[in-house]
Amino acid sequence: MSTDQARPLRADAARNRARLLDVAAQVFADRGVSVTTEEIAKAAGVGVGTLFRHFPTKEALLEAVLLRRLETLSTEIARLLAEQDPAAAFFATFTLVIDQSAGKNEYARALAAAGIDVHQSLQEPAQVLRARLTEVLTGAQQAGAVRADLGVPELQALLVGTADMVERLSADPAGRERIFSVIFNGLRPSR
Amino acid sequence: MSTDQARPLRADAARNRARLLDVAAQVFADRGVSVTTEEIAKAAGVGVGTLFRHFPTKEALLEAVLLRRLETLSTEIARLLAEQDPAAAFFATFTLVIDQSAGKNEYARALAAAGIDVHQSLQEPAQVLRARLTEVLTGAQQAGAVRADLGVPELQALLVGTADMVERLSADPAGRERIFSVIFNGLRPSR
Amino acid sequence: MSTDQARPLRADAARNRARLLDVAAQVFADRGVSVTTEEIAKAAGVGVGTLFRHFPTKEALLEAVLLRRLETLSTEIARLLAEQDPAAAFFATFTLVIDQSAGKNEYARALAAAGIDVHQSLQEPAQVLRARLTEVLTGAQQAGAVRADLGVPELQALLVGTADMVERLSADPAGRERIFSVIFNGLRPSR
Amino acid sequence: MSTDQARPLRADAARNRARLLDVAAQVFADRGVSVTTEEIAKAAGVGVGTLFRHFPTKEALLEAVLLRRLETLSTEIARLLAEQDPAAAFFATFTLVIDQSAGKNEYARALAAAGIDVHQSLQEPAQVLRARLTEVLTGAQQAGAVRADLGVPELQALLVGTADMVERLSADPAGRERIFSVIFNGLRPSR
DNA sequence: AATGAATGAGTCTTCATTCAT
DNA sequence: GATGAATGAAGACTCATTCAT
Repeated sequence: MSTDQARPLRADAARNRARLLDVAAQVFADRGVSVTTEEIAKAAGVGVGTLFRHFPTKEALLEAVLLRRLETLSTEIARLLAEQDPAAAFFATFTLVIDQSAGKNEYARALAAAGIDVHQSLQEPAQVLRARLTEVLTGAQQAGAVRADLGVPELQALLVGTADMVERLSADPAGRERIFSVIFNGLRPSR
Repeated sequence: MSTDQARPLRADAARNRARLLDVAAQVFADRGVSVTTEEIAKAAGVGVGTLFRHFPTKEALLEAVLLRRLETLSTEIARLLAEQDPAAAFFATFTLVIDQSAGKNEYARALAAAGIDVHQSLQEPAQVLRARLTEVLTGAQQAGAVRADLGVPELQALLVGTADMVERLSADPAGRERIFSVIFNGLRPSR
Repeated sequence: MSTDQARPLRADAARNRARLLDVAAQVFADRGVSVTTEEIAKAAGVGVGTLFRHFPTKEALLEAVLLRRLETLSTEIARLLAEQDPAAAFFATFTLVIDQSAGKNEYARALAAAGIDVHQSLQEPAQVLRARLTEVLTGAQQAGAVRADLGVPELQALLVGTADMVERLSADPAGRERIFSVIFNGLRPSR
Repeated sequence: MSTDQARPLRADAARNRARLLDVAAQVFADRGVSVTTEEIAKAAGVGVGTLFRHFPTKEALLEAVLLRRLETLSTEIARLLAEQDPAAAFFATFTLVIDQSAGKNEYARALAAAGIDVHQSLQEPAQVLRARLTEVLTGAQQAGAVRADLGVPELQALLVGTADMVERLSADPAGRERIFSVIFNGLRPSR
């Protein structure tokens, strides 16, 4: 339903594909999207040929990585919504997104930027993520926990921007808390 | 003093250098640091050879662009400090940095990130900028306009992150205002 | 005698080998020798592994295809010789070779070129084909139906070249006839 | 007019371009279109970069080679038409095309095949060549030197096919003459 | 035996940098 | 000093061949 394997891959092939996805996510995050396919393959312990067998182009690999991330986020946000009251879910979402983006500075924003110019294959999962964010946001606003004038686009911008801030202060845990404090404070209704 | 030309350039050479800097700033901003040197040279109306005569490597050109930006920021912040009261200067600085970064998303953050891992040649101007930011920040804090628990690193992170947020909402001017509102609100002392 | 199978293949293996040979002949003909082994295998409904089990290299497969073609030609020419008078057999051979090459432009000539630089394994069947061609040619010459100054090498060149001509006019059946007419006319003794 | 240099290349660049064209023509002819760009560049005594500066893709290089050949043929045929009577011009054209194709077996036919599926950029020169061939053919037919039932497509096929035949007999000069004799004989009006 | 996933050398092409004009 | 042609290392991608399942 969410993951779409045309024909069930052989066990080893599936393992390689998953491994490539994991490794690529990490490597893209650590060193930027300009890492060579060769390096990704080596990091995954396979030859380039294998990488290209699973993902026809480098871009397709990047998309697959982003796709998985969007799906993960959607799922986890849904869980937060189910488990907590609206206000708590909102702030938990914030924390979740920011913390998951930590150390992934390169594409964190590409990801969260689910609002803009996403590639074809990401349209739908991006749409799903936006739907989740709409739920969290309006829930928190109705609960009076968040300013009523904000929309989902602003929320997305805030998430990505805050992730960026926190990323820059990664050396200082206390700084991270102060950033959260500023943002959360600013999000509260004016009075 | 700050720019270190061994011997004064011939008039035309100086003009070429300045033009390259301007054009490179624009082109890097518009299309990312991956534009080719050939394209930058063409946009500046010179041959690649000329580009490399003035800047020994592509990276040196990028640094020169960043350097100039850091210097400009420092100068303008100093002016704001001279012209306005501390609190006003603080918020004006915020607006200034964010607006100048608009449309420059690619290296905006690289720039403002004057705090971290800046290349050799940028150490000193980054230091100068930090000094200016220290002035604005402490001034505003002493005036009671900004939370006292923030330091310059947090300010830098906030500036860059906010620029990022605004950049993402570039299509929606009202969204920009709402972001500013959230951030400025969050920056105010707790009570 | 001519095909050298160490031990008799299992029924299914033999079927696969035959199928690969047929399909490869078709595919090489239609799309050139640069088709990938993967595509040939797929067209034959087997995995690449099977292809390589039967033919150790791609080149070996191509050779096997050519080999079979040489053998077929030899056999059919022998039949023509047995069934018709020398002159008729000669022109029938011409038509046969040309028509069998139709649509096989890619390797038609490689095949018919049994005279030149044929790979090791094709030496003997090429020799056999030449022997057949010698029979048809000398028979027709003795019958006074064909110029006496031509040798087998010229005949081979004429066959391949004419096949090429006809191939180029494949869209126009009448053109094909005119080419045959020119060549047959030219082959007749001077007076 | 026929060669289209946008801006006049520097002397050395023009020399390299010409050299690449010459060398590529030779190398493609000798070893097929599958020779690597690296080898062509090396044979021309330049780096690959230079090859790609002059010809944006390998295919563009091949096209340029073919283009030049088509143009040369057209020019030379025009000259033959101007210098000789129709019948002589016809047979001289035949000899010219065949001899120029000698040793160029790989693309000789691609060239002469100016009739079929030629790439965009070759459309017009191919059209020009066809016009020349039309002149030679109809001239010779009106002079009663060549069968009246042949059209330009057949002539093209005959040229390419004959070049092919001669190519195959390259080791035997007398064989070449015999082929010419057969073809020329066959081309004459029936009585 | 058959399968198809894995491999990696080899191919085309790009682009920062050098150098002859 | 300026120019842009030349260079070649490096990168994305292909495909014959091998090998685990």
